[in-house]
Amino acid sequence: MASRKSETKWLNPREMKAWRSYIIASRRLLDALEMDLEGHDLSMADYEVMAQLSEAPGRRMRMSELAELAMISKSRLSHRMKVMEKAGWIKREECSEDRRGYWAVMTDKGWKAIVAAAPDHVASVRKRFIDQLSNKDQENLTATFTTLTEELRNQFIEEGSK
Amino acid sequence: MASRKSETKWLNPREMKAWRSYIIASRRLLDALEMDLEGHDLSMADYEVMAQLSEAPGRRMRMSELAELAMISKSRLSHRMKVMEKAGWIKREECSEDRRGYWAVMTDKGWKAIVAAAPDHVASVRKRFIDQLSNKDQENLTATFTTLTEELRNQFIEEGSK
DNA sequence: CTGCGATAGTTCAACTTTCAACTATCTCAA
DNA sequence: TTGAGATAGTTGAAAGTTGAACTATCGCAG
Repeated sequence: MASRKSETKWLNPREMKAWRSYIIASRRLLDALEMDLEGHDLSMADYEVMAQLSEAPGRRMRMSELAELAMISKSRLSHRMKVMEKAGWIKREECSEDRRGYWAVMTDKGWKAIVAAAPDHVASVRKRFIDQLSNKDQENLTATFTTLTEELRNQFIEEGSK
Repeated sequence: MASRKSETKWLNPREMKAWRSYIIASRRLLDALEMDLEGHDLSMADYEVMAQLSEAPGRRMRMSELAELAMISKSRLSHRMKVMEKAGWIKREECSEDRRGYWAVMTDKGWKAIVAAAPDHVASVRKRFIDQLSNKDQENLTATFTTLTEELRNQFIEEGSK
């Protein structure tokens, strides 16, 4: 990472406060959101998988695409899908266009589960996060974090090609 | 969570953008920071434990206090400490004032490990996060997330006493 | 004193995540 | 047309995390 020779540029107080406040609030926020979802037998990650799948045309999606959208590894998705399949929330169908692949298909039961969870999750996101921010806060935050996502993607691409 | 009777107040576009940009950037950011630490055989959680311990008087701290500062459960800390003890980074000492308790004590080897990791971690936090933000961004962010932490703590206390 | 509820910390079992290995299929250049 | 490398997805084992149960000690009300 840092060159062995260059002196470390430590964080100054303003930077340190920004970093610590962000990381601490985020840990607490994420913990709270996870807890709020427990009643629906969902983790945030599983919720994200289900939400993405529910919005796909025909409520079906290829495993790889789903993994990418939900930002989890294919292996992890595979394991979670096994659990969700056992719960009757999704099933897998062979893909005729590409016979290596499968469709993840949301069942009626899965649809009902996500439809039941969504209002509570949104209320939770509101209470824990959105309603604590002014409109201006929200706009600043969108600007900052949108830029950040782009920058991180650029860094990722750059580093991948080294 | 939400009352069954009240209509769900879905997120409007401004709110949705704020929430999604935050959650997506955060996932990417945290992933990047974890990857950057891999070379030092540390997760972010372990780094936090070591960093807190390194700053304690005598580089020693009671397990419970350490768990609280590092924001992990006592059970999890106990498991991680077993691993770090095996790595020779910490040792545990009985506590004479309170014989139920133990001191987590950082060894020389542990100190060397955290001193080696810290500059790289700071460089990583800079590159992935802090240096992407203007001074104004940093100040906004500190204000927003400091308030958020307080509010989440209040919610936690309130809900705990119900 | 005593004994009961709280606290410190560990442990076990269940569950989740990761990582590398593996099968099967696809793509496409020679 | 074939075969090498890429891609889709799963699997198994190892490592990490959780939550409840457990041991031991503490502190204090009666």
